[in-house]
Amino acid sequence: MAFSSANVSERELQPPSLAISTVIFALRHDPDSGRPELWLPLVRRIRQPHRGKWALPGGPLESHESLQDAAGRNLSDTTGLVPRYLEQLYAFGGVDRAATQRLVSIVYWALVQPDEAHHARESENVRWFRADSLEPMAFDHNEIVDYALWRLRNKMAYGSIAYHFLGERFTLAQVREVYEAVLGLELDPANFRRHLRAAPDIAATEEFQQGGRHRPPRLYRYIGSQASATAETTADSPAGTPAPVNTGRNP
Amino acid sequence: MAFSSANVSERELQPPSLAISTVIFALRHDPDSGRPELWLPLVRRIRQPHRGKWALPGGPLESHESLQDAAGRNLSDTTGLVPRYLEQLYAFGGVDRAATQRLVSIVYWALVQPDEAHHARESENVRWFRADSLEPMAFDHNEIVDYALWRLRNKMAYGSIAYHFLGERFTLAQVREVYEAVLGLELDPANFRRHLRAAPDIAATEEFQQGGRHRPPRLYRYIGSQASATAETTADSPAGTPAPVNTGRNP
DNA sequence: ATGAGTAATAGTCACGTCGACCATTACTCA
DNA sequence: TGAGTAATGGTCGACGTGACTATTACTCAT
Repeated sequence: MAFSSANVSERELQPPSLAISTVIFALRHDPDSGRPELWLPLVRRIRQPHRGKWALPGGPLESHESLQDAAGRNLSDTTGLVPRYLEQLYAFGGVDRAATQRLVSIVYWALVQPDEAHHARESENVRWFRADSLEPMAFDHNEIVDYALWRLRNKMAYGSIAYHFLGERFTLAQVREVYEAVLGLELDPANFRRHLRAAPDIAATEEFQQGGRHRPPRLYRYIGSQASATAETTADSPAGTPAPVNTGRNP
Repeated sequence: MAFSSANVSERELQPPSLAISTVIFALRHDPDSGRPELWLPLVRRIRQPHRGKWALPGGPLESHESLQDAAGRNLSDTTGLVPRYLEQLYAFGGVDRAATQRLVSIVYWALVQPDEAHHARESENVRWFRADSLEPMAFDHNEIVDYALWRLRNKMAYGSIAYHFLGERFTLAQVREVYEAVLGLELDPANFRRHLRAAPDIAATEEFQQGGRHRPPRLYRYIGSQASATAETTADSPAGTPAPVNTGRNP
């Protein structure tokens, strides 16, 4: 094939290529049920290998930017959104990941706000998909998404990350719906409520959400893990640095 | 300086260099107290930059090996030991990590068996240090070790990893000493015992350790997380794959 | 206005986990 | 043979959590 620029022995001599990719999660509300579902944007490959297949947004590392900046850049390039949460996922470097070259991908994962904006951003080569039921993607990107999903669910279950899917003010029921959508289970409202009220990182406001056909729920807001350095117990980040957007990590 | 081969504009044009490094932990018994302490091996840099300083073992990625294989290789090259546990830590890629070039390091961390062998392996350019109280190292390696320590302690507290420091048979008190050494706290023997006996991944043997000046303790052995796929809850690895040496990871 | 419908909110109860703590056992050594 | 030591066994109370019931405060249809 014409695009194959390196044969095996040439490949031995070249240094591995380095790319940054990002798994971007957002919630979209199902128009029928109104329940949130997990979606992510993919880009269509316009060159070989895997031309025409869908792939994670990504690209090379520019010389002036940190790894995290590169991930944030290809996030906003493809979605037009600002990441609410961005964290390194894993470095994938199997010998045969890419047919034409030795390729090492450092993958980040992100949460973004659901927004109408990304509708506008969809195009011939950028499309959003439901996080479950993904068709076969380019390279090993299905495995990468699976791992990102695993990590998201893990962080969701043990860390305090769900709020990054939500806006400034939210009801406890909205938080519960996020958990239910991501973890795929049903939670008892009363118990979940008790759990959240014990959490140190959200605070009640004096506002209530009007408009429902029931008792109006109180609105809460997220207050980072301020106060005591509670060192997110199961987080995947260095000492007390939960590594939100452009913070800490990446020395 | 003579070694500085790239000026700023040249640097812009070159792709980032990729290196693999490994933080290797082992326990050594203090000759006085008999208690285990956490040690790690470093190598002395024999070229610029940071010539003469101590650094994590590492090197470039060979074209035929996976990331994990590369980490395992520079582990056995420097210590002569076989890793009991090996897992990716993080990819460090800050813009100014290395003075002479843009350098991205994918760092692994490992646990190895305490052994007399590593004494023999020490040399002018390889030496073991106590994991606390490390002198300033080359590059950002102090930060990397700090992060590795954080991760080790986290995994120790939530995962089942302590056994990889120990041999085939061990007493519950030895496990407790590992926890105490790594986490830096004291644990109640009776409660810790109850905790471990509930754990599914160790099994009692019919052997007892003789020689102490007290009731002989029963010996136990580690049985991977076999049986039901208990999916280590807080592990940092893909679905149900706790990623021991050369397993799973690295697609 | 009035009752049905709905979800938010409050509270109770049983159970399992965990830290603190005490008691007993089985070794060695002087 | 008794002292010393750590392994082992057990109890108690505080606390977190799932299951479950009750009450409150809205909207909407009649």
